[in-house]
Amino acid sequence: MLPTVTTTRAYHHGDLRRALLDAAVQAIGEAGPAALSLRDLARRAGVSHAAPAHHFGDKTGLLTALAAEGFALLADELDRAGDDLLEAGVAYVRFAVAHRAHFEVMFSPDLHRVDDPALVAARTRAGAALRGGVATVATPSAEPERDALAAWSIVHGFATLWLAGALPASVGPDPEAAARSVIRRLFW
Amino acid sequence: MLPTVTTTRAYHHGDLRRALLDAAVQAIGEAGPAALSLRDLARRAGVSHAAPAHHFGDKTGLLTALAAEGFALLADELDRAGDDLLEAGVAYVRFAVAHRAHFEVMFSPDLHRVDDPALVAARTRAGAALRGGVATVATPSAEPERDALAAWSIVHGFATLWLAGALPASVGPDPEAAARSVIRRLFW
DNA sequence: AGCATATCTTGCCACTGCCAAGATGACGGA
DNA sequence: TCCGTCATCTTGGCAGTGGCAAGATATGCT
Repeated sequence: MLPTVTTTRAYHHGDLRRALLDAAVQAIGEAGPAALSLRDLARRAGVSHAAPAHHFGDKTGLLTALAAEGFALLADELDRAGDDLLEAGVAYVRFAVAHRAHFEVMFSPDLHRVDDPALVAARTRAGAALRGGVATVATPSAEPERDALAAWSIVHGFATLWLAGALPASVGPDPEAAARSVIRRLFW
Repeated sequence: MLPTVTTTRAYHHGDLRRALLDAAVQAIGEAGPAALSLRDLARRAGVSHAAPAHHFGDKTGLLTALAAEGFALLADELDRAGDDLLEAGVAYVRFAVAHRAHFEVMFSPDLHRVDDPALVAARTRAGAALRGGVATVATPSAEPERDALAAWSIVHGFATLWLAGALPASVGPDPEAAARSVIRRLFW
């Protein structure tokens, strides 16, 4: 037997933090956040069972980092969508479907530390991006706060129901198209 | 020492199944579904650690029963709200806030068995009740399917965001009032 | 009364999260 | 170049958990 030098990359991993976050995304995608196991992530990354603790402290720390990363990604997506409310809403849904693991952890306060500084910063940035997209609604209403909340609710609800598999098959296979149709209901 | 006959009710519990479900609701309310422990529920109910298995098989079985109970309760609430879309929506939000443990499990397919017969039956009944409330919308639209999905999305999204603590303080302390305002946005 | 069955208990194993202690490698200063 | 310091990772251990098997106890039916 040759020593397994080429595959193990003994000790220093390179970027174990990144690898663990990626493994977490994959594992959550397979079985949901509740079934997540730090030891399983360690095995996927090829490190010992206690290695994750060094980077994230504990399980909650890892999920907090994942949530923060999620809000940063969401903020990027919303910025990219620009000022159009419809497109911002579609981008919100697209993000939820494309990054379901992030999305689920982001809105599960029991799974992460809601007052973590990095998380707060990312969440604030995403909130600003969201408000930016909603601000320039086609018909300026008398109650912009209410309108913003309605817009957020409808896209968040659609995304959540889609991810939960709660929607009937008649909605069709394309979440973006269905979301676009639903969001348009806000304008008539 | 007197024998602890009065308190222990040795062996047969009376209605352990009910007691475990109630304990689960309380435990989930305290720390979320991910932190739920069957052994903890057994302790709360004053029985041995393996007692729950007899009634629910495994942890997923217990959560499946909880989800089914939740859909039945939701169907009751929606039926009570009648045909008014606005009131049905408010009832949906009220249910989510009042039965947050049920609600979280109901829409977390990773936590329960989605094809459980009792669950499917309860979910179907709740779906019918929901469609009933949405059917008689004030201004009959050309796309009732789309309108129903929009209504469900907006109330579900608002409820989810409220439960996640994601909404800003400016929304106010009363979820029903805020929901009423948001839902009205659908009618203009 | 007696037996079948539902209900609950005890004991066990594999797994998990977390902690403590030690080993290993990377990096910068003499 | 060598050495010390520090971040990174490993090994080992403990308590808690889910699930299984086997046994104990109560209930209800005949």
